[in-house]
Amino acid sequence: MMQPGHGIAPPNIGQQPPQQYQHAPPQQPYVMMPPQAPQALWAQSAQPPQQPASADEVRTLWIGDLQYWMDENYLYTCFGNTGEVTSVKVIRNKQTSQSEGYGFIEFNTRATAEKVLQTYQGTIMPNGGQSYRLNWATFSAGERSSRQDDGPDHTIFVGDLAADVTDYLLQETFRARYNSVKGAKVVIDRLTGRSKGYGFVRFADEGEQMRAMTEMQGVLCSTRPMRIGPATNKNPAAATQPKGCQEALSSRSLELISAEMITILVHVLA
DNA sequence: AATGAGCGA
Repeated sequence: MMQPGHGIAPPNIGQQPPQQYQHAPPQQPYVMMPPQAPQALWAQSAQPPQQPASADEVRTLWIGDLQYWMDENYLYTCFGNTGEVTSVKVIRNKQTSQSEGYGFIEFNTRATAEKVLQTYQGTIMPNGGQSYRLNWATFSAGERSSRQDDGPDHTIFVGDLAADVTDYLLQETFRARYNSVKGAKVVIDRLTGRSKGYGFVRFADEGEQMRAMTEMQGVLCSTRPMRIGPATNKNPAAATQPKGCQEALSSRSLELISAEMITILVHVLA
């Protein structure tokens, strides 16, 4: 396991108050270039110098859970010390120019991107109080939130999380007992960058999911006992929900409506 | 306290 601190380490910039960002006028999305590679130099070369490898080689990382004030400048502050950032971009709403809370960081080489992914993942963002949420950019709207396509996810809800619980800790807490754990996510408040105190754990195996629902109830994670619940599934395709539920609800509603209609009819006809 | 703002001209 690679530790931050050697190799490419996340910078530890001072406690810069985010206030300076909050009143910044809305601006068009832009791509910030590192000073090492000014636009003027690029314009002179016949070929774009930043395409040394095959075009299909992914050298871009996706970053999520960004707070509203975290702009391109901020991202460059975070990753510029690698000296290998070719562009950073925060995705914004077309009308309001407000950040959508995610962005992209492109690097010189895939190797650099990979190293950054390994060293930064889970470490604390400058000023943020939250950990980086990084992943490979996919370039396709398709398989987005599925890191592994080996079948459906079986997800549980985990509440009562202490403020310091990270994705990694949550994941490892469950992986210690269940080897089909695919991942864990602590939900972050975008306004504060802090944990909302709950999260989700995904299992590949449905049996382990069900076991965890009872076995992990009240088990300590960091400093607090966890509270496990069923997750309302985000993507219905992988849902494990019993099919009878919806139909039962529907027919029950129909019954109620029918009964009410009869009452109304009785009154109308009376 | 309480069920995920997730892939770009």
